[in-house]
Amino acid sequence: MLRGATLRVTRPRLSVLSTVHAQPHLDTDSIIGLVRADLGDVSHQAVYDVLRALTTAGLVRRIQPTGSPARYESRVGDNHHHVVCRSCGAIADIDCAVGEAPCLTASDDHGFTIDEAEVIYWGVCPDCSTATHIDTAHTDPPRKDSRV
Amino acid sequence: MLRGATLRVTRPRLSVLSTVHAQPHLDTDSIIGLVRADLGDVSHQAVYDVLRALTTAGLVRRIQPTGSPARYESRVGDNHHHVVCRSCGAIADIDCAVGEAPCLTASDDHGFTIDEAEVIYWGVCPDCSTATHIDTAHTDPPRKDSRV
DNA sequence: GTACTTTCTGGAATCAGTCAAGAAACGGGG
DNA sequence: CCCCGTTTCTTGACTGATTCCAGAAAGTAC
Repeated sequence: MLRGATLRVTRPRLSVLSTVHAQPHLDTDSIIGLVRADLGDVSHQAVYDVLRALTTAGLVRRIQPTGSPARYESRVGDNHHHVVCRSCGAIADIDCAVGEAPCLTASDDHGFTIDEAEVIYWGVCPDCSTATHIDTAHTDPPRKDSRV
Repeated sequence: MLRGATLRVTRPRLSVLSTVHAQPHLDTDSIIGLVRADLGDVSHQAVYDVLRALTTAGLVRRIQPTGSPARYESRVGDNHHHVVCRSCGAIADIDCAVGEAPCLTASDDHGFTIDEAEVIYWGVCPDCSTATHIDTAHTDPPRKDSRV
């Protein structure tokens, strides 16, 4: 898989790749933690480098909802989007109803050559929704501190 | 306008508000610069505070494409989205073709209560498109360093 | 196995934004 | 028009996420 992308096969890369495959939507810190649990000492720099290399090679996808650190997932190539919980930051995948390339038909593209439409749905996940059932409205949403 | 939102009228607020109205999609740094040019010394902290206050009050909207610092615009209330140039970071407004609430019909919402769909189109702006006309394909896109 | 290149280590540095304490400014009541 | 209480601004330190750098180590091709 790495070789297919003309990338050298190293322990950190293998570990990061399998971590991202095992759990989608992990943030960088969590990935560093899991990789270290797997391999022992690995510099954070190495993980950042690996994630960038994998992202560039198209083996993983990087997502970064506003107010959240970068997250990575292994579902690539298909056109799917994400729902983000305003309360706890949980992320889930969404296949857009519109089909292959949703919303790519902008009404007026201002001359831009558009190649991708990125959609982020904002809402509240089932867990948080039931947790704050008594007072659904006035809990000022953290929007940060996300940690899946 | 500020009074309407139960906000005290101060010089920094007036300046920030008119700056954001004058030029949409400015990043925080640029706003600080323009406000200082207008008023003299103003602390960056004040601008951050003002921007947050205005955002919370719904007088301005905050947008933050991946890899770019926060930007602000005065078009609020309507449902519009943005195109971002991969090359120079320029941003333009887009009224989604689907109508009022585009793409809000996710195929499977995983139990989330969705209240907003945020769409960001990625592409290349007319300027960059003509500038790199000779070699349209292999200019590795900076994706950062955006500065409108 | 050896040489060359890419990648990883360790540490410092940057960038965007937040926190905290005290000073200054706003605006309602006298 | 001035005073007072609250909100907002100033100053300056600080955090979190990410990047930059130089040298050491590990992959790969021959």
